[in-house]
Amino acid sequence: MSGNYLAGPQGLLWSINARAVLDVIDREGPLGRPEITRATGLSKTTVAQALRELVARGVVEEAGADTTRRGPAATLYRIAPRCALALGVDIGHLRIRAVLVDAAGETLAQAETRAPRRRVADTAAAVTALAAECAERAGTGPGDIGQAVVGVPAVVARDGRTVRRAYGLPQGGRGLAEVIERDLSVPLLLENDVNLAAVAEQRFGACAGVADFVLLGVGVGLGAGIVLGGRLHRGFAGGAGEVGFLPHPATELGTEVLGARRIAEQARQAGIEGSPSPQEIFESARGGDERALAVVDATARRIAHVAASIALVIEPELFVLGGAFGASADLLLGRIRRHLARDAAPLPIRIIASGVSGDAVLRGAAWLARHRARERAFAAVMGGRPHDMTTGGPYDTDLTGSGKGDIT
Amino acid sequence: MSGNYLAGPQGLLWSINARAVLDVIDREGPLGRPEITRATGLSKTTVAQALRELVARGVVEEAGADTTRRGPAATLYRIAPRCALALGVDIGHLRIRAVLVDAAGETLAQAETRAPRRRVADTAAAVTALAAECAERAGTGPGDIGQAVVGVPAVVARDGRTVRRAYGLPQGGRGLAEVIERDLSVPLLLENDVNLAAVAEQRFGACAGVADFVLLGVGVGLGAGIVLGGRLHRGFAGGAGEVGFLPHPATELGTEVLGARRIAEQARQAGIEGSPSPQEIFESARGGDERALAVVDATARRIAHVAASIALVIEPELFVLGGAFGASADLLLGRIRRHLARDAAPLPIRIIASGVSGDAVLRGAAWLARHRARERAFAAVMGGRPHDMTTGGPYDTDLTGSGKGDIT
DNA sequence: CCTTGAGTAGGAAACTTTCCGACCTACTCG
DNA sequence: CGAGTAGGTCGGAAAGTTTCCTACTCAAGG
Repeated sequence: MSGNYLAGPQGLLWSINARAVLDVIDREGPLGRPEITRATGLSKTTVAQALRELVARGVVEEAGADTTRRGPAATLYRIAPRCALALGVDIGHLRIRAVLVDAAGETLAQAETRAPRRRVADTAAAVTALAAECAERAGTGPGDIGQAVVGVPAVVARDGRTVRRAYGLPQGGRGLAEVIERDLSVPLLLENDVNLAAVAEQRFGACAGVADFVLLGVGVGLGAGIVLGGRLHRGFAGGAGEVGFLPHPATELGTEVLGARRIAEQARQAGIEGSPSPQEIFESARGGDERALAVVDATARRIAHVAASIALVIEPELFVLGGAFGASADLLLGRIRRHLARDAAPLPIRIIASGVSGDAVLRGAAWLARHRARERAFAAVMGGRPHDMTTGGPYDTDLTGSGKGDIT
Repeated sequence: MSGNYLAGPQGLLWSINARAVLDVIDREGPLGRPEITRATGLSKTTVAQALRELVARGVVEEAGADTTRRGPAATLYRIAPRCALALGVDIGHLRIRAVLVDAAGETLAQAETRAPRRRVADTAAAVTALAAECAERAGTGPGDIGQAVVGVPAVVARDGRTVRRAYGLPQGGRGLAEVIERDLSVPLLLENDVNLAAVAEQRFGACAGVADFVLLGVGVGLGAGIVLGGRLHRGFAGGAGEVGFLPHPATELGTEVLGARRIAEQARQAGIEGSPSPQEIFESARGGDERALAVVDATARRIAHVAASIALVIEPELFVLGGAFGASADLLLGRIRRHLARDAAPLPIRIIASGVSGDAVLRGAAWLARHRARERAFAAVMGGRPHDMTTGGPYDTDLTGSGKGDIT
């Protein structure tokens, strides 16, 4: 029933302990040997041995000396930044952004361009061009990138390649992954943009220690990035979080509850003329325009409705308002909370504003790419030994796997 | 970020390997040494040593000989059935059932009684009496029970003790866990009944290999048992799956979509007189009664509506129809599927009938109790060595823990 | 019917890997 | 100059593996 045996020869111990050393360094930045010894509980000798090996294999390097204490200076160790380069890409409706980061998370280069409208091949070409540009600026070749993660406004299957319901991609994004990977020859993963925003929220934003939360991303449509037990929940075919189609009393079945289009419609109904953009409507509302405020309130109401529905299904600890409208959290949050309180939801619902600055999708993509690139590099190092721990265990990074956990 | 270091001395290897041996025996029934050797990849010597220790510690025992092959008979090993006794209890609206199982899952004794209506103390007393009765019939004392799991028709917090919104328990079930545990002095866990039905479905029913599924339990109310990644998803405060309150066009906010009460109401509206029970209505429908069929269809429609909403949030692989109405799957399933098809849900939704025979809640409770009792027994055996793997890793059985997985 | 050989189970001894504790040296700040 | 710290080395302990050996059973052949 339980899955992985994880039995092995003594060499397994080396894997385990080296991995522990690696993790401590990874988590707590440059560290001296005595601290690593304390943190891992291993003996000085073992830590020294492990570090020697890890340095020899290129995933750890010395990083100066710690002279704060008296006595001889302790040499510090850190993850070698260049052991894993990662590319994050955000394919939005208007523009495509890319960022190249190293294993430490430092930004090495950024680039952006307008999003092509016609052909998938153009989109793919734009991505590879951005990757090449970033790589050149960082002084490496595109082939040195260990992992690329591309955020797309679409439902992505768990294989990270197949794309469905792509509203904002030419030709529905068919074959996008294949074309990019052929030209770039870098391990590639597509991922839903809202999911990546949720990752960013978890890593850089307001949900650092929260195991279960939902990011509500409002933009052209409404989507939810769902994190359960600290992991993204993608659903059987990647369709989890497509909450834009949740039934709403005032909406026909099969149409979206919320999104740029619906807001425009509501603006028309409210008597606003000139079909302004959502951003403009929110601007007017901030200025005190009654009709714009009515639209804002209707929007808040629908968000509250969706949040309540989600809460009844999975009861997350927290909702976060992100996406294009996340910037309007000042207008929306209070109203959403009022609607939630008024409708007397059976559960208390906490909702806050996004804590991520900048392009959340891009940052999430970069984080995920870095994580995978690094995991790959670490696994390669561990793989030199007979057994390793890279699958099934707590270090499992298989995003596409069946996820057949066994424990209830 | 990553949590558990899992570094350790050589003794750790013993834990790992012994655990691997234990798992193989656990999963594949009585096994000879050569097969264990093959399955774990360990050497003959190590397996022999581990088995010697495990037998000495009482969690494994010899189970005859395998004479199928030629040569000397291989002694078979199995988990010692008596190393962990577990009690499953189902507190229903009408009756309380209990079953005592051993570590192998064999039923040792069963008992049941009427559910008290007035005081929680009576309910608790009934449970302890059933436990004592089972223990006596099995020839042990109640104190030998390693774990008890009690299914209740209520929202249970993740600590397995605090009860909220208990429709079917006296005094809202307050203090139930404390009173039972005081009288019984056995580790106790309360659990939502629908969740336990989902566990049963996963272990004995139609969802054996399915990582993500939702059990729809229709009874007095409507609840969902949600299994994601093979694990029960309980929600932040145990309130996940309270889908009975999902908004429905034809229902006021804050009232339940479905349940015995609503069916009665619909029966009234359909012109059925004499306020028959749901069971009776379904019986009439099977007989061809038009008005009863209308009620059935309305029920199916609402179930379809709820399933569609859930699917948009978490997109499970499969829905299973269980609970009191699971028996009426023959009437409901086709109609539910028709409604789903008609409303053109954005996602394909698979829904099937429960595959569990007997009392699913009771069986789920027994399974979970057995799992935890056994895990506890195993952990105790492993604990004799300096390090063990019982927390954080793939063997984590902490149902109440924070679940702060790190990998996205 | 007996003999013999091949395949299997179980065990013991020698070797290898790995980790730990203890001891030692060198360095630096007070 | 001394106490406290960093880093290295050596021997011992623990665990697993390989190799060799014995004993047992089935099946084929004389």
